[in-house]
Amino acid sequence: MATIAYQINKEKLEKAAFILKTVAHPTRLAIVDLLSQNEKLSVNDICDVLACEQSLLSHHLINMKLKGILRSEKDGLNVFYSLKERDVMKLIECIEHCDCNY
Amino acid sequence: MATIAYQINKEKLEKAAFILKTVAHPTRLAIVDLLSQNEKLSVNDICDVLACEQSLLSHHLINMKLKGILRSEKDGLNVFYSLKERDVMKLIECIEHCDCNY
DNA sequence: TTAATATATGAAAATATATTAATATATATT
DNA sequence: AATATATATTAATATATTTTCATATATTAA
Repeated sequence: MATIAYQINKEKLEKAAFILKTVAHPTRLAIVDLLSQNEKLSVNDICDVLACEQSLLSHHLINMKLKGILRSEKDGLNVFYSLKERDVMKLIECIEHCDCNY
Repeated sequence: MATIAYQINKEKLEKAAFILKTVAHPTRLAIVDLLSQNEKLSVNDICDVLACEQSLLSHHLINMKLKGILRSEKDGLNVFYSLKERDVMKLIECIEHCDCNY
């Protein structure tokens, strides 16, 4: 067997998989997309636009915040979420240009 | 409430989430990485390098093939897998440049 | 201070994904 | 033909993620 070039950084891959997993969900991806088009949005705004149940949306938002993709700031009754990592959008662009056959 | 710019293409997002989910796994990401560095590799090669159990690896490979990310060709006893979508690498690069805080 | 609104929390239930193990298949070698 | 090797398949099990629901908390308004 030929020697295989092997420069895999295990830690990096695990980190990458972790982030990918976080955004690999239609609703969460939609949130990222929405927030890439709008500087910041309240939970309610997003709820309306995505027609997603409030509590479920909250779970998603908090999950993404926990993983460093979103940030939030409270303003009165509302909590506004925004993209912490605008780079995440690049992922979606990549994906859009990559057409797999299925 | 202000009107929210909303140009989300639901189908596109679902497709993107689908692909993301497929690569959002340390082993599968390692496979993509390995194959981005080596034109093609047999199941055994990958097995050795990643120290992944044969059957499990097979599951992963077939899964990724099914989803259009890999292709395979048989040569004698071996089956060689290669990246069908070299663009998938861009995902990993994106991720590497995006440093979230966790 | 009561009521209304926005958001979060926690636990249970539903669903999906990953892993293992045993075995099958196909090809090559003796 | 028998054996060895590489890969795939299947079903069972383990584990993780998503969704739902009921309820809590915090803030504002009446």
